[in-house]
This record gives sequence, structure tokens and C-alpha cells, in this order.
Amino acid sequence: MSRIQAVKGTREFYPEEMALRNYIYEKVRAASQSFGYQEWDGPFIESIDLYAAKSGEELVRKQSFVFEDRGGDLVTLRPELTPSLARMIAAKQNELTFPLRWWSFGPFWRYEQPQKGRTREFFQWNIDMLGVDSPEADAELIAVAVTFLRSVGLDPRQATVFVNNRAFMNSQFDVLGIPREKWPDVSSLIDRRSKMEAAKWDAYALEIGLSQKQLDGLKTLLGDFDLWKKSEELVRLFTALDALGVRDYVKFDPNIMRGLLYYTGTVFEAFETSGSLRRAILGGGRYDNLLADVGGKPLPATGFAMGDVVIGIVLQENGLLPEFVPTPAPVLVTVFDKTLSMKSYALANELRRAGINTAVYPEPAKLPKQFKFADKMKMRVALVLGPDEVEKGRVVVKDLSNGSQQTVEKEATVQTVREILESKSAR
RNA sequence: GUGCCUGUAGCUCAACGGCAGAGCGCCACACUGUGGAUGUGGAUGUUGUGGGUUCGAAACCCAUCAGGCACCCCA
Repeated sequence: MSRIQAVKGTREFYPEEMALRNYIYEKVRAASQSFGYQEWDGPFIESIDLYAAKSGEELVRKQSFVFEDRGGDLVTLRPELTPSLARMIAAKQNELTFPLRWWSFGPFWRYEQPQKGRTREFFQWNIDMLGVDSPEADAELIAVAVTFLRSVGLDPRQATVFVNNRAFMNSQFDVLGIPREKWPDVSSLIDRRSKMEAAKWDAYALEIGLSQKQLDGLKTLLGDFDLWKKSEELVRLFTALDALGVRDYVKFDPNIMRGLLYYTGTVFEAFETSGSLRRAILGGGRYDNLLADVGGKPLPATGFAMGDVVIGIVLQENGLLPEFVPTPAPVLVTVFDKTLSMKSYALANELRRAGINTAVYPEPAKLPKQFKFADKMKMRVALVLGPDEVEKGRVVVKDLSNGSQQTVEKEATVQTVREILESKSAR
């Protein structure tokens, strides 16, 4: 094919996909706003330098869409939102009202190898609380996440949020006598455990310089799912989760570490428990140093992000996609023939003026064809204005969900249509 | 960026060196004033793209593009 195709990894939203995107957006908004978070957004294009500071070399060097603008500056399509957030907060740190609760849903780009659940262009929900340094704030963010998961129909058996605490794990490493400079290596070791064979993982652990005794101690830690009881922070977190009514979705898991370097305390990730996709639905945690790192005054922060791609697949695989109704207009006014078409147009106008979304069949065609169209578009009501009706000043109103129809005075059309739309569909 | 697998009708797939097919969907008609059901008929196409091998390529080889799996990373 010589046709120019879409750029690799980009998304084409046909109406059906667009409906899903909007559905997710709607549920994200509802969950965010139910906890009092404000919607905001940053630029889609940023200077590469913004990310060079803190996002990690991998993200900047290999995963960003970077290009030179016409003025010769290097710019990038944003690969993440947090640096923009940090800058915008730092710029108005003295005039914003804290604690600050912000959320956002928008497009991001990463130059990655596309595969299932991973595209180069994706939408991401970001939500953060800034200015509060407490496990209860972390618990609130987890509760927002669970509120969302619940609202799209996922129950605790289908989706679980796994929680750990970076600082606490570090203190445990300390107890094992693992020196501070090895902590990042140990973190990525833990991150990788589920992906490696046990023997190879052991070998790798020794390779990065752990003693056999430290390795044994580490394995005991990672197998201890009651470990959280030793952490005052985690105990407070779970107590708050209980009060917030989301405890049944959340589990402590010492194996959750998360790759990003800037997490300082609580970290969490939500996974689909049964599905084919072993990717996180959402992930986040506490990052208390980020604002100071980009030149602002120190400010504690906690938050998480969720991509639209994985959650879309999870919903689909669990049969939780909302029914797709192609048309936003539940009413079709058929066009009988050329001479009567203006009568149909005028009737549609009346319905619209009464606040009812109405489509007219755009040309004269056989009625079966027009009814098939209405059916495929999942319309609820079809109106017929033929010679008989026009002569008597009447309109045929048909409820497509059950096939019943009635002939009414033209003046009663709006009322009759409204009654059908408000009644339950028989379909 | 690396390794492996896969690209055939709108969709799911068959044909695996010898005339490109099926099911679903689509369109038309039965039904010139009524959709979903049924029946009958019809069109599906540069076999992802470009090159090579061969008398002959959808098939074999090379390149390229896209998708999938793993690595990497992560939403």
C-alpha cells in the first residue's frame, strides 16, 4: 500500500474507541472530584532540559520524542507530567493554597517499542496532593485509585493495589548490613524478582555484592507479608485505608519497589489479579524531595499515574466495557420522498429546539434502508412523515426498542417522543 | 535499541511451489409506507511494501514497514 499510514505507536480513535476514552476520562474526573481535587494541565511540548534534571537518563535519552524547533531549540513531546507540575507549583508557591490537590488527564508520548498495553502515544491520569507529609495523605490517594477501580466495575478479586514503603525497606536493608550505596541495586533486584528464575535471581544477587547471609535475610523479608506491622507509617496507612473504606482492595507486598528514583516513602501499584496482562494499571507513591530538586522550596508530595491503554484492555478482558451507542441522537426523522423532505427537516428542528438530539436521514431513500440505519446507530425513536400524515397534520412515532408505533397529532410529537425516551428500553 | 514470531477480502482464518477460498460482516432483492429474523443473489483482493530465486511465488531468500512476545523501561 502506498497510502501513508499512521505514525508507529500512535492511536486512532474511531468513535467506538473515542467513547471508551471519554468513559475513562469521565470516571477519572468523578473519582478525582469526589475527593475535592482540581483539574489542571501543563504544556504538551516542553524543553528537553526540564526532564534532563530529574527524570532519569533512560526517559530523556531513549524514550522521548525530541526535535529541534524552527528556532533551533530542542523540545520534546512530554513523556510525563510531574516535572511540569513541579515547575508550575514552584513558580506560584507563595500564592497557591495548600494543601493542594490537583488532577489531570491528557496525552503523553514515549518512544518505546509498542506492544500490548504499551503504545507511543497514550493518555494518562495524574493526581497528586502537595503540602502534606503523612501516611494518611498517601492513604487518600490510594482511596482515590480504588474509588476509580470500583467505579469501572472492578472488584477486589479482579484488581488489587499492592503497597510498600521505600524508607521502611531501606531501614530493613540497613538491619541486614547492606550498605547505602547498594540500595538502588537491591531495589532493582527486587523489582526484577518476579521476572527471573529463582536460581538466576540468587546468582544475580550475589553478583551485585550481597553476601549469602544478606541474600537469605532479604528473601525472608520479601516473603514476609506481615512485615508492615513493624512500620509505624504503614500501620497508620492501613488504619486510614480502613476508615476510608478501601481496605479490601489493598495488600502489603514487600516486593513492590518501583523503578523511579524519586520515590521516598510509600509506593503502590495496582494490578489486575487474573488477567493476561502483567502490567501495572496504575502506580505511584510519595516523592518528598522533587520540588526542592527543581529549585522550589521543599514540599512533601504524593500521587500516582494511570495510563489509558492498560485499563482499557483490563476493562475489555473483564467484560466491563460500557455499551457503545454510536449516535448521540436517539431520534431519527425519516425522509419519505423529495417533495416531503422539508417537512421532515422542519420537524427535526422542532425536536431540537425542544432539547432533543435529532438526526434527519440526509436524503430520500427507501424506508427499510432508513430504518436499518436507525437500528445500526442504536437510535430509540423513528418518525415517519408520509403523504397521509402530512395531509392530516399527524406524525408516526415508532419506538424502535419494541416495534410499537402510534400516530399522533403533529403538536404532540415532542411530548410523545419524550415519553418514549424516558421510558425503559425493551431491548 | 536487541532477539524471536506473525502480516492473505472490512473482520477471523484456509490454501504452504501450480487457476486465491470459507465463515462472519457488507450491498441488492424478496419487502415500490417500516429496522432486528429468514431466504436468494452479488462485490470482495496489486496476498503489508520493494526487490530476488524459479518455467511458475501468497508460499522460498533479502530488505523494509507494521503488529505480537521477551529484554529494557514503565502508565
